[in-house]
Amino acid sequence: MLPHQHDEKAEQLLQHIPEAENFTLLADLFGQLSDGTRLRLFWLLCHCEECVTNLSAMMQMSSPALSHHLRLLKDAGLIVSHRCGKEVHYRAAETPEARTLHDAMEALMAIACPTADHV
Amino acid sequence: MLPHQHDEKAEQLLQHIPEAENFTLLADLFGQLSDGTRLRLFWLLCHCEECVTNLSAMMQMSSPALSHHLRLLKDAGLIVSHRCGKEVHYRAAETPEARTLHDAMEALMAIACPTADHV
DNA sequence: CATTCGATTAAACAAGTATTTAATTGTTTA
DNA sequence: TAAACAATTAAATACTTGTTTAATCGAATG
Repeated sequence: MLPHQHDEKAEQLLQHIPEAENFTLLADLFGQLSDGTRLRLFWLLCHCEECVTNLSAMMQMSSPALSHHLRLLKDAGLIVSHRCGKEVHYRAAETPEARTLHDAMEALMAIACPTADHV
Repeated sequence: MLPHQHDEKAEQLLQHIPEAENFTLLADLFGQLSDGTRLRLFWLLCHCEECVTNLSAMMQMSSPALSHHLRLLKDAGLIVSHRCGKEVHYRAAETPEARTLHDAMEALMAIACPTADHV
């Protein structure tokens, strides 16, 4: 029972709210895109497959820093990698999670950044 | 020109990539949902309008902590508030941004947490 | 097989973020 | 107008997180 009673809707809602762990799980996914650098990186990997050296140049950042972000995205299951000679190539994972987040990103880009270039 | 030339796609991509500021803007939005507590709070406010006292009880957390998260969500434009006597009521904003994020949240919940209760 | 190139790991540091406790502001009512 | 209730603010603390520098690992080539 809630302290104030102005709406039975809220009371019923409490019966059907997903477990806190589920929100934590989702929050971790959103957390992957909560950094501008990593979001831009994920966007790139949704549109092309590339090696770390090229990604480093495209992102204009050091490879250790990039490696750190690549590992986070990979651990979260949003990107995949495979070795190709000396290089390691990365691209977005083909999973419902990755697709949903990519779609959300593009939708928000269109809404919040109407002047942004689109591919 | 990129250090390695294995794909012209990446070169072309660089011409059309949105400004870094745009990614920062979006990352800040995703950042709002990158905390389990705040994500659950936003979910609640997408499904009901409530005062801080009741939200405090529903979330099982102190009102100062809650106030902090409410301010962040409000500053980001994802929720709105109005005073109602002694109370202040909060609910999700009716904007394309809030709706898009809510949709993404529900989609991810269905994908990543198939056993979760749904409203 | 030593060298070079590409990528990752580790340690250190800097910056940002969530929660607590205590104090403060605003609104109603006795 | 004083007391009680609702919400916010401030200061302090603990915890995460991103970047840098240096060192290490793996694969290919001379």
